[in-house]
Amino acid sequence: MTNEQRSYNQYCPLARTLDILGARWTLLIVRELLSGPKRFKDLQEALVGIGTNLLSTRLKEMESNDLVFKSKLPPPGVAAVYELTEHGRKLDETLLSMMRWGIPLLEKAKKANEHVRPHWLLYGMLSTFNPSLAQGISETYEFNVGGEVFHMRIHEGQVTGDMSKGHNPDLIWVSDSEHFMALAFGLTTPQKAFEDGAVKTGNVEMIERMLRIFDPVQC
Amino acid sequence: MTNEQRSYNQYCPLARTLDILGARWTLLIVRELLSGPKRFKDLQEALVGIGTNLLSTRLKEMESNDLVFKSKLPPPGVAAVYELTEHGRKLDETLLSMMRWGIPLLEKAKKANEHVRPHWLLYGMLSTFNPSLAQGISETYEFNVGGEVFHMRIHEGQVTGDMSKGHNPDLIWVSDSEHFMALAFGLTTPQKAFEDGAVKTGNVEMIERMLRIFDPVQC
DNA sequence: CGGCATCCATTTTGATACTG
DNA sequence: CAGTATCAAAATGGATGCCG
Repeated sequence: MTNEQRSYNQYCPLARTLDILGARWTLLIVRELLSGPKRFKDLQEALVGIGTNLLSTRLKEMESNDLVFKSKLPPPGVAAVYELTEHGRKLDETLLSMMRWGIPLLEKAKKANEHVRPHWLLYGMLSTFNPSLAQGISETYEFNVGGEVFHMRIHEGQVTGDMSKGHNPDLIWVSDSEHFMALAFGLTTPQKAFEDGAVKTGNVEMIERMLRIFDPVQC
Repeated sequence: MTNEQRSYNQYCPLARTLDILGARWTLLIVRELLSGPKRFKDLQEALVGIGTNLLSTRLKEMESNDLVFKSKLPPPGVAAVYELTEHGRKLDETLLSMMRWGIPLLEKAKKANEHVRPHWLLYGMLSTFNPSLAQGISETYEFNVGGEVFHMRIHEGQVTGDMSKGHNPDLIWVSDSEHFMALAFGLTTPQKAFEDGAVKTGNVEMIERMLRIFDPVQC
């Protein structure tokens, strides 16, 4: 058959987790599926370099490990999609933790020829959410970065976010990835971003508050 | 030379993290070093199957990625040891999160010929710490499992733990791995464990409280 | 075209032998 | 003990072919 599933063979919660998640690409597939069901093609395009055969193999492994399942979207657009199971969705806490650790590695600079997708950055920002600074705030932010729409809603000290429009967002941000990163990493000021027209709805104070609640620079 | 460092080449906090941690064995090495500096031999013995060449390669990669550094223990016992850097120690949150996800995978049953080290289980337990149930409790538990000594100290809603004896522990538990797991997974009762003599210091109520604060069954 | 399966060159890993 | 050297086996990347 395909994979002999090389196991660490250790009775340890970490080792058992790595037996399932440790193979190359697996966690990046989970990352992609965190923002909703995706077609084979979508995954292939987001995961530059994976090769169709390996993607296919991984998805099957993940299916048999109860991380994803295959379903069909209802019309219009009847397409087979891959979706996270409930078990798989429970990995969000772990992935956010890994993202938080990885943010300083971005070093405020994108290497030449490195790939970027706006939702990677938006998830990174989400991972820096600071509940204690969000107490008493109830706001919705909508980001349109490089054409990808994402929103975050802060309510009762918690945040939720996904790739969709927000309901009556208090802040609407529109820019490309570069300008978004510049703001997130403090390379530009909210005032300048506002003057540049990146803010379609909302004001400078709102961006400043948002940046306090999500602060990658502190990571 | 040796390693061409296969990178995902993505400007994403998760991908950058996986570029550093994604290789086989790396996270298990971090796990071992979380409980203090270790010699090459100690690591090799804990990581059954790694092969000395690969362990050597990994440690060098981890050194150049600022995860570990090599140091010498002071006399007596002047030995070269590997130690986590501060950067490396920041991975504890992520590893605990992965352990928490992995606990249900243990399924209350150890497979035949699977390896176990008591500190793996103790870290697993540590990962299930529930701060809200620890409010107002100030206690120290000492575990001697299969000859390995570990302690956890609960204070001001937080827990700390490592592989050493506790200071004036309120509870002292002594058993082998099997009996410890049976307690942790609810396959035996605190009362029975007490009658079996696993509790050297402390009483049944203390075990019950401890099991509420650390509850793998809830994971 | 979406969703794979096959083939093959290149890397990575595992196992063992060997050295300071 | 602390590694290095060597080599076979497995996993991966990339191209290509197939089939509804």
